[in-house]
Amino acid sequence: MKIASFNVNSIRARLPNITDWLAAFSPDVVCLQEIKAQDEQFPITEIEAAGYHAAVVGQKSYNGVAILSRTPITTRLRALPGDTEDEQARYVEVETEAGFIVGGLYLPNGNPVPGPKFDYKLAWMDRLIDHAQALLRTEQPFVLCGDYNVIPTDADVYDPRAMAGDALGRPESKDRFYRLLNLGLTDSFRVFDPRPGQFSYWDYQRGAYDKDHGWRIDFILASPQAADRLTGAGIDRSPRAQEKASDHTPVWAEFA
DNA sequence: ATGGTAGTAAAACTA
Repeated sequence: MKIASFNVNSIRARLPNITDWLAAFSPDVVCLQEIKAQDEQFPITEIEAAGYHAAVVGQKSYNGVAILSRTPITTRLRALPGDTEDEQARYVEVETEAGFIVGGLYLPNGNPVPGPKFDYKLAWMDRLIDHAQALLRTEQPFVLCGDYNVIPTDADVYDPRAMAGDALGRPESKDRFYRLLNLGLTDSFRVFDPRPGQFSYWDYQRGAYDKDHGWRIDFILASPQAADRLTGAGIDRSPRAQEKASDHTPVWAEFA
């Protein structure tokens, strides 16, 4: 089972790129972030024509997440538990017919630091840690996939010093990411690839992609029961080189 | 220190 995560930066502006990639890569499950569409604006006809079921949590203009699956899925959650006041569309969770739980997340960016957006990011990460603990107690295999908006280590960014004060590189953000891993979750990519400088995001500005000035901020974190079945993981750079590309490229992991 | 790009949606906000 191939599971992928792709921050598409608008599903409507990116639809040909996305359907081309679905046909070429053929993931079984894909978590999408920043679809930037309300539920009724989601191109469900085209996605179904591509062979996928969809669970969509949309929002006007910003954010928005979805999970696509080749086989039917049951929606478990349409928001991250822990704050009923939180209206931002950043979390969706489904279960496959095989009993595999997939959480798709778009973690808040958090800039500028300090400020209410950074506070929201840290509170959101605390909620994610709590929810991961709840999922671990189910003892079902699960993955938490998405755009984490955190640069975990200096190996995951072209210029660590430039990002040290940014919300993505701040110690408060990293600490919470490590706490998540230390619950027993596995960064799928790092099981197979120890090389520094492997990125999943390149800014649109300053020719960042051509200069390979990127960050690795998209992750597929696997629970112990899921990690036992890991057979591969990687970053598919090809969509980022296309015309009208997203600023992110898909990451993937394969489970037996 | 500034501004460089992209998307949404209609001027400013988010990233």
